Amino acid sequence: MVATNISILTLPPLPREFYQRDPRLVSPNLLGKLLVRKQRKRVLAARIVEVEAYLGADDPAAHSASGRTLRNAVLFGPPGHSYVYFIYGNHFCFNVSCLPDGEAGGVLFRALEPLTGIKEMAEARGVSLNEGKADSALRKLTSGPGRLAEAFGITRDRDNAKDLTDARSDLTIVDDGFPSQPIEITPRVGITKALDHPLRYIVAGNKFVSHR
DNA sequence: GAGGAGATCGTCT
DNA sequence: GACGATCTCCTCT
Repeated sequence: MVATNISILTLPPLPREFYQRDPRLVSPNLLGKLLVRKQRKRVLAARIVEVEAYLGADDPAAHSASGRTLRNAVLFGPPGHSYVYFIYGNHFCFNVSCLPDGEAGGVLFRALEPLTGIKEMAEARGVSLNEGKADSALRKLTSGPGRLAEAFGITRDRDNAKDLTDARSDLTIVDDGFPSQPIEITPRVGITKALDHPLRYIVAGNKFVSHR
């Protein structure tokens, strides 16, 4: 059921065409896929269980709503690239750009289910897995946008504008053939505008989904 | 278990 | 100069 490190490395990244669509179509299709980080010694991999769609000029909650700036340029660029930004003075958030070159849109990764490289993720997060409550310690690794970025070592300097469809990239998204699960759609989290838009997509009942 | 406040800084006005 | 697609810690119940 869980793919080994070696087989994960043989899986091709999702192609650019996958991302060259409306974020509302990309989002549910990303659920169940794997985020893969190739490190020197180890491979980090986790299943995507929660994402949010952010649209272009029509979406007041999106960074791209007020037009193209230096920061959000990736959202306006070709699809399949990582958009990483720094928020609240503490955290990085990880997105992937969608829609054809010139149109703004993206998907925010909100929660993952850790599969391999769990020890490395725990170290990166400063979380001890040897506590009695192994279940809740595991949840602390990647259940939240800032958390998963820290677990995967994702930073703006290192990863912004990276091509996730390039097999040579150290950060990719792959399909390991995991069967699709029931999906729930809810309003987005942590925003103050466009609260009525149901654009948050989660794997129903998955315990790694961030709460609120 | 729930709720509130502080931390902390890049980006845009 | 204000604010934000968050997290953690602390307090109260």
